[in-house]
Order: sequence, then C-alpha cells, then structure tokens
Amino acid sequence: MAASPKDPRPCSIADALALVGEKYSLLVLREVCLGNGRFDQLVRNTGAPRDVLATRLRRLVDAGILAKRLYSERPQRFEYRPTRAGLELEPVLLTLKDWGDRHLRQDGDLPMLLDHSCGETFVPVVTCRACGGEARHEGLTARPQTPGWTVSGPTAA
Amino acid sequence: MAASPKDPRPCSIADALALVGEKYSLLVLREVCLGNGRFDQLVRNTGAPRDVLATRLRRLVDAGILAKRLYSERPQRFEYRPTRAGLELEPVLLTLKDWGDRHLRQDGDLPMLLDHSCGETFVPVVTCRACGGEARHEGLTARPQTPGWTVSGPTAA
DNA sequence: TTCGTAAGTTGGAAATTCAAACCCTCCCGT
DNA sequence: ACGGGAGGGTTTGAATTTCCAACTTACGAA
Repeated sequence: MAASPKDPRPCSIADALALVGEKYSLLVLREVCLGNGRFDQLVRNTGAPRDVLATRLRRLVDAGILAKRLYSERPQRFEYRPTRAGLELEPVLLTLKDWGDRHLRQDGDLPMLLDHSCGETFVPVVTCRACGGEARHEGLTARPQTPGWTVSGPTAA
Repeated sequence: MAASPKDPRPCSIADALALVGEKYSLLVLREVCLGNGRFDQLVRNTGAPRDVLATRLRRLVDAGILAKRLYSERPQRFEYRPTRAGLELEPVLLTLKDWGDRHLRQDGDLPMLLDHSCGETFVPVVTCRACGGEARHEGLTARPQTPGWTVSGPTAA
C-alpha cells in the first residue's frame, strides 16, 4: 500500500521519538546513564508509575537501547544498562539539559553540573563534523529526499 | 511545603520535557524551524490531530518557544515561528535526527539531508565548550547539586 | 514466623488521544 | 446573490493511556 495523503513527513526525528519520545523514556535513559539502573531507583528518580515504567523498559530493551543485566541470582534481580545505541542518545540528553538549564532556571540554581575530563565544567556545543563550526540555524539548509515533501525557505527570527 | 519523598529527581531534562516532551511538540518545532508554520501544514506534516495541535501550539506559545505572527489581515491568518528560545532547541532536533539516521535506517535512505554553510553535508558533533573535544560518556562526571540526590558511579557498556 | 526488599503485575478510575464533523470568516467566480 | 473553497480552528464521543494503590512472588534476616 502506498503513502496515503495523510501520512506525515518521513523523518528520522519522528522515528526516534516514536521509540524514546513517550513520557518517562528519556528520564529512564538519563538515570540508566547515571548508573541508577534498578527498578525501584527508576521509580523514585523518574517519578514514573511502576506499571508504566515496566512497559517503557520492555520497549527500550526491545529497541536495543537498554539491556537487562542480572546482578543477583537468588533472588533474581536485574538492573538496566544502556547499550551502545543507548549511550549514543546521550548527546540528546546533554543538549536538552543545557537548554533547560539556560531557559527554565534563573541563574545558578542548576540541579546538576557535569565535569568534563578536560577539567572544566561541561557545556555542550553542537558543531559541524566537516568544518568544526558551531551549528547555527542560518547556516543550515534542509534538503528533503522524498518527492512531495518540501520546506518553505529560511525562517528568520 | 517541602519535597515529598515521592518527588522525582530535580532535573532540567525533566523540566524541558515537561514543556516540549508531549507527543508532536518536537515535530511541530521541526516544521516551524523548516518554515512550515501554518496550521494546515502542521497538521499534514506532523500527523497531529487538529485539536491536539491547537493545544500544543497554545502551550508552545505560552512557553515562549513559538510566536504567532499575522501573515494576512482580512481574512486574519496566522503562522507560527520559532522564537530565539525555540531556535535554541534546534541542537536537540539535530542530535535526535542524527541518532535516528544512524540507528533506525539502513544505509543511505535518509529522508532529509542538511547542507552546512561550509559546503559539506551537516553531521552534528557534540563537543565541550571549554576544550573543544567531543563529548564521550566516560569523559563526563555528574555532580548533583541537590542534597539527597546521588549517582552510582560510571556505567561501562 | 514475621519483617523487609526488590521487581514487577493487576484492577479500576481519571485523563488524553483520536477521527470526523462542524463552525466562522473571508475571497472568488458566475 | 449564490455557491464553493481555503484557512484556522472547536466540538463530540469513542478508544487509549495514564495513574495509583494494592497485590504477588521470591528471597534473606531477626
């Protein structure tokens, strides 16, 4: 069956959000990346209801973003850890955190700081792999690859 | 009233997701950043139901992420555009798109390419503002600023 | 034996989502 | 004047999800 006229734009952002865009999923990933991968920790730290958490964890494991690891037999107890693919979502968390730090809080009451191995406090900058320059909206041009899906020129503020 | 024992971890990621983490919100931002800011374009390109879209748009405007702009009086017609704060969420979209491109598609069937002003195809890299090095999980140490909220050491794959 | 911990599952009420239809204002062609 | 059609929503009612509390299972400790 072909694309119906009501299909949305084909897009990797949409596909990614279909996996990790549900409520709590990225908070779960945050905790797991912080090393807090046990069920009860995830409940406490994310605020997710236990049943929703169980559903999210199944989905993230199925998607290959998290892996379940046994940390105790008798009684059997598991903990969740990020896979390679999960760790590669960390840049999304870092840029989101930075945005929240800058726009949703005044000044210095940041709930968490990150130290980089270079010795300084970590602040993320998104750069171009080719030239190393910081990504700016005006420097980017979208080129849709699917016939029928266009964009409407640049958007100035 | 103090923090009840069931409050989740204070976190800018959580705060950011409370604003833009609902279904369709980031897709709306994507379209608006592409210059497709009209209601019917947003319906078609994101797939959001019209009522949900109206709710999301109100929220994003209230949050100062989008602004409503009149592009025609008589009949009055509006279009939505990103504010400065909205544009600053673009790095989140860029890193999410890159993750989706790399993990959710095989090979070269990418639905959209970005050209950078340097002349090359744009691929995002998240780097440290201080040293310029690429952000890697092992190079980052989380330092929670709120008493009672800890992390459990590094997480290796 | 009873308590406590960890990792879920279950049941039912409450909140959201969805699709389709509807509304209102205007512009246009005849 | 009349009948579309476009654009930007709102309304309605059914289908899904979410939420919360309680329950379960499997152990280890006192």
